[in-house]
Amino acid sequence: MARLPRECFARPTLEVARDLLGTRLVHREPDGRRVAGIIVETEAYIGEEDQGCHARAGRTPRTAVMYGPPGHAYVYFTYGMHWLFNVVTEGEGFPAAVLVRALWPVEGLEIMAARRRGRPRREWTDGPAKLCRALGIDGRYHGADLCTPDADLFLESDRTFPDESVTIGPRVGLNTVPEPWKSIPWRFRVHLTQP
DNA sequence: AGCACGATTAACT
DNA sequence: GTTAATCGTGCTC
Repeated sequence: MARLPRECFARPTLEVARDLLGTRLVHREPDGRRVAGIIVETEAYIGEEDQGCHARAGRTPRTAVMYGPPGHAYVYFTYGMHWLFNVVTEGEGFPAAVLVRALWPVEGLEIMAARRRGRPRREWTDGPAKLCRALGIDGRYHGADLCTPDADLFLESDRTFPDESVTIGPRVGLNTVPEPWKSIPWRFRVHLTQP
């Protein structure tokens, strides 16, 4: 499968968020083994105006990566214990990203099982922090370029989901964010179960 | 320097 | 349904 080139991410963030459904997020472990899943849920975070986006505070050390070129990883730490993975979108200078919220596990199942020990397979990667744990994504990848041939974290084309299988709705977890940003339908989710 | 809180999760009642 | 865990970040003093 072909790695997604930078042009895929240098587009309007809502298009990227929709089109990432069905692509494969791959982490090549230090020992060369692959751990990967099919993306089935994403959210868009778009610009300083978006009061749900971290870039609402402007350019800070934390958000600088979102202002950089597309196709890089924006990985941040929250609640004192969780890492969340995003892909930077749009053009350099405009802060936006797509949060990957859920995957179907497809490669490296034993590695995921070990990292998510004691939990059923269904719960290995069904949340944005869970999938980072399962794939071994953490702050080391913050700012990493996902589009170079030697990248250890990258996306591959895999399958496409028809619009009928995609549910669009409000983003999750923005409890104190003002309207319209709290309810704006920038979440994309595949509602099929894994074949 | 201090503080409130978060793009969450797991373990409760 | 509720809540503790746990700390970096951004804002106020």
